[in-house]
Amino acid sequence: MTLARLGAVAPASRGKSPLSGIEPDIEAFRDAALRCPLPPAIELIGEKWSFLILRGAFNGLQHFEQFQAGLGIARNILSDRLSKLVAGEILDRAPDPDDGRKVLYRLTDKGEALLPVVVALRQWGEDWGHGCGDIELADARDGQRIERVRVTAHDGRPLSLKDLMWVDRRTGASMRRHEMEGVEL
Amino acid sequence: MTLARLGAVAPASRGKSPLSGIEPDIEAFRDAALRCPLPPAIELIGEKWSFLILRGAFNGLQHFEQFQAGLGIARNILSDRLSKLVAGEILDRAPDPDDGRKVLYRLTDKGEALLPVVVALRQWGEDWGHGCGDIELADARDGQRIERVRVTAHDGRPLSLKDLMWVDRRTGASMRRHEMEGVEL
DNA sequence: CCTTTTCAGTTGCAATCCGCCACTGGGTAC
DNA sequence: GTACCCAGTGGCGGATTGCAACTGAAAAGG
Repeated sequence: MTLARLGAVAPASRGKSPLSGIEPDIEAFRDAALRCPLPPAIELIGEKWSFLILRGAFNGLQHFEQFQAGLGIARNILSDRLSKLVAGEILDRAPDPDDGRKVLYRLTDKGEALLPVVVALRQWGEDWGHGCGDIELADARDGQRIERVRVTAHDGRPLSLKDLMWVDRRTGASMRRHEMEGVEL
Repeated sequence: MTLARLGAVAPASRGKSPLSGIEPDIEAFRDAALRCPLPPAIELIGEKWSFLILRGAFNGLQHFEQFQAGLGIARNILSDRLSKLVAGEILDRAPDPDDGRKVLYRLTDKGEALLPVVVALRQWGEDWGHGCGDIELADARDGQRIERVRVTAHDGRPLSLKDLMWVDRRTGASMRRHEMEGVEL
C-alpha cells in the first residue's frame, strides 16, 4: 500500500469525534498536516531492507553482490529496493568504469543528508542496550568520539519533547503538542 | 522474518570472496559488527506503521481509536504494532483512569529518546521537497525555529560522512569508511 | 578463441503478511 | 436496561516476501 492513503483518510476524520468543534487555526494546521514530510520519507526508507541497504551504503558498500552477501537479503528484493532508492534519488546507479560487469550504487547528496537520521538511530540503539557499544563513530580529524545527535534551540540549548511547539510560518499561529491530537505532521 | 538472520548470514560470508585476506583487526570489527545496534532498532521502529504510530505518539495521540482514525491503519495491524512497541518499551500501555473503556498509550523515556531520529527525518523530508514546509517545530520558550539536527564533533564542529571513522573502544584500533566494505555496524 | 567464472539481475513458486470487514466483550451514557 | 463507545480479535482474499534456479552480458584464464 502507499501512504497516499493518509491524505484520503485524514479529511474523512475531520468532521468526526473528539476533533470537531475545532478553531479555524487548527484547520489550517490540519491542512498543512496532510502534506507532512514524514510519510513520503518513510515510504522511501521506512522499510526494513531499504534502511539496511542505506546503512550498508554509509558503510561503503557499493555493488549488488556486496549488499546481497553483506545483508543476507534475497536478490529480487534487493533489486527492487535498490531501484526504489535510485528512483527516490537516495542512491545513484552507474556502471563501474573499471569493470563492465559491475554496477556502482553510491549515495547521492540527498542520501548523504540522511546521516543524522542514521547516526541518531544508532546512538539510540546503543543507549538502550541493543548491540554492543564497543565500536563507535569518531571524528576522522582527531579520533575523538562524536557528539550526541540532539534537537536544539537556535542558541544550542538541548530541547526535549515538552519544549517543542508548532508554528505556521505564514500566519505566525502556534500550537502546542497537546492541542495537536489527531493532527499529523 | 527477523533480523536475527543477519547474525547467521554474516559469518557465512566471512571466508568468502572480496572479504578474505583481511587483517586481524578487521576481524575484531566484524565481530563487533554482528552486534550492531541498528538491526534491533530497525526491527522495532523500522516498519512503516510502527514509525507512523511513533510520530502519532509524538504528536499527542494516546488512544487506540485516535491512532486508527488518525493514521487510517487497519485495526488488527494497529493492535499488533502497538503490542510490539509496548513489548519494545517504546510505548507504555495503561487503562485510562478517567474512562475504563479507554487505554492510554504513552511514550516511555526510551520512546521519547527517539525524538532526534524523528526530527532529523522530518527535516530531511522538508529539505528535499517532500511535504509542505509551512508548519515548523519551534522552541516553546521563545517561539523561535529549532536548530537543525546535525552530527557534530566533540567541539561542536559539524561533521559529514567523509569526516567520520570507526574506533574500537577497547583496543583503540580505528578504521576508515572505505575499509569497512562488507562490515556492518 | 573458447571455456569458465563473475556480476547483476529476472522468473516462478510457496509461505507469509497486510488490509478490509464483521464481530466480540467489557464499560459508559442516558 | 438499552443503546453506544472503546479496544481489540478472527476470517478471508490479495499483495509482498523469501528462496532457488535461471539468464545474459562481461571479464578472466588458458
